[in-house]
Amino acid sequence: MLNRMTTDAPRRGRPPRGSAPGLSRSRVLGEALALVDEEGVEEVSMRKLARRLGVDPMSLYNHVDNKDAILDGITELILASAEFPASTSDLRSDMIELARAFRRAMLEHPRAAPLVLTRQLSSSQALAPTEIVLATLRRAGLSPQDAVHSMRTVLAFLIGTLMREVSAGPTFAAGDAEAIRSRRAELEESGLPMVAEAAPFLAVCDHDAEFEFGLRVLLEALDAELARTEI
Amino acid sequence: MLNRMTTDAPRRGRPPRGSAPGLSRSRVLGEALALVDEEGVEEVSMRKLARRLGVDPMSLYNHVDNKDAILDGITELILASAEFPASTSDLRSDMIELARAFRRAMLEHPRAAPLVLTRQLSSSQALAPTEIVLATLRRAGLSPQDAVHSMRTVLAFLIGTLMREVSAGPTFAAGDAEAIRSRRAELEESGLPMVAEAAPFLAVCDHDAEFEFGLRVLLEALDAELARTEI
DNA sequence: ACCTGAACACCGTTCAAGT
DNA sequence: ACCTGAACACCGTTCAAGT
Repeated sequence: MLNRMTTDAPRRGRPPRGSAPGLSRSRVLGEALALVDEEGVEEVSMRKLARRLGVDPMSLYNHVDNKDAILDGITELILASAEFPASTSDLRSDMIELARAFRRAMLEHPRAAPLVLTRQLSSSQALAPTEIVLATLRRAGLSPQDAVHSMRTVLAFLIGTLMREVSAGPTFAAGDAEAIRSRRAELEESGLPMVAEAAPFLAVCDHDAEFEFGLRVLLEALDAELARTEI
Repeated sequence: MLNRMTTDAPRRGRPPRGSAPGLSRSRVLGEALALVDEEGVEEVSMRKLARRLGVDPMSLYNHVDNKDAILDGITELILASAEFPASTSDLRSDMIELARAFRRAMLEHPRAAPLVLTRQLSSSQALAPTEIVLATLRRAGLSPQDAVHSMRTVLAFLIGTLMREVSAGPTFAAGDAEAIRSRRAELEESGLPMVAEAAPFLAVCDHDAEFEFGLRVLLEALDAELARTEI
């Protein structure tokens, strides 16, 4: 940052140094995602982002509409990074793999994941995963209506589970024994008998196990429900 | 707002007029919730809130630690407003009623609900609903561990469903036929065959039905799962 | 076409000064 | 004990001016 040129005084026109030769929408979004990964969503500002790119804050507006469009762009970037498997002949295992792929994509960007889980986009980028899921469900014989219904139920579970997982932060972290101990003590002294009794289980959360358990139970239930209404 | 006194000039010391005779934590939080209800979470600022209370912005800091504590306070206010039914002898219908009560509380403050669904508080205020749910599950014979597990699975579904419901905004609104028509057209022209085919169902969302369907399916599945592992 | 800087109307919060 | 205002270090965004 020091001694970048012979002078420190900023100039007008084209930037004098190599840090930002060609700004572009994709460079802006990529740097924005990196910023979210490092510092969290609430730390994103146009000015800070511009600083990282070595550019005037206002230059960003040549490539994105506004800050909100940047957050939408991050969402699309993450959705596009998910690698969804093609459908096979087994619906249940297909759905499990689709859900795992979605979860994997979120966990690669835990601080950005709330954006994806919170914003509902209707761009074609954001519809691509929907297309894949619907294709899998339709191929297994579900009607379009049942497919939409099933997708929504599973997605609600995924969103709820992942919101807990990515915003839990240090609490519930697997290794942090000290945090678990103090949380457990806090729950035990809450004065609430059921909470105190269940404190050992409330103080920890095995996210992998919760995810796999809930997903399995839910998919079995949907199977049963669909079998019932098909008769 | 005009002509509040003989002079417009603000003074020091105790406020000269009746608008804010005694500020208090509960008055601050109540007004904050009203502000969120009217304008949304992102419109909350200490300055705007103070203006509504007829008070200097800095006065708020005598009653709350900071802005984040206000948002936490709103969450506790809403959680405390939920009226959870006592448990009966039927676990399934108890859980359904608990879930409905939670949903009702969220839907009374749709713009504030994301705060409740997003922040995980460990204050005793926030633990009260947990105590009630655990008591219901324990009374039905579940072990503390199974109770925590079941509560988490149901809560994940509730959070996901309600996040969709409260942040869906005008899209998916029951009455707005024009919005539905244009959304459907958009989906049909997306170029994605499954999305286009399912457009009539993707363009609408009966939140009541989705909620009841998912909840029923999930609780049945949990019942079956618990019956299985108990053998 | 793209980048820039001043300017506008905001923020949250600290701190010393009032009553 | 509580309220106040100036001040600090920030925001997002518009707009005219540069190259």
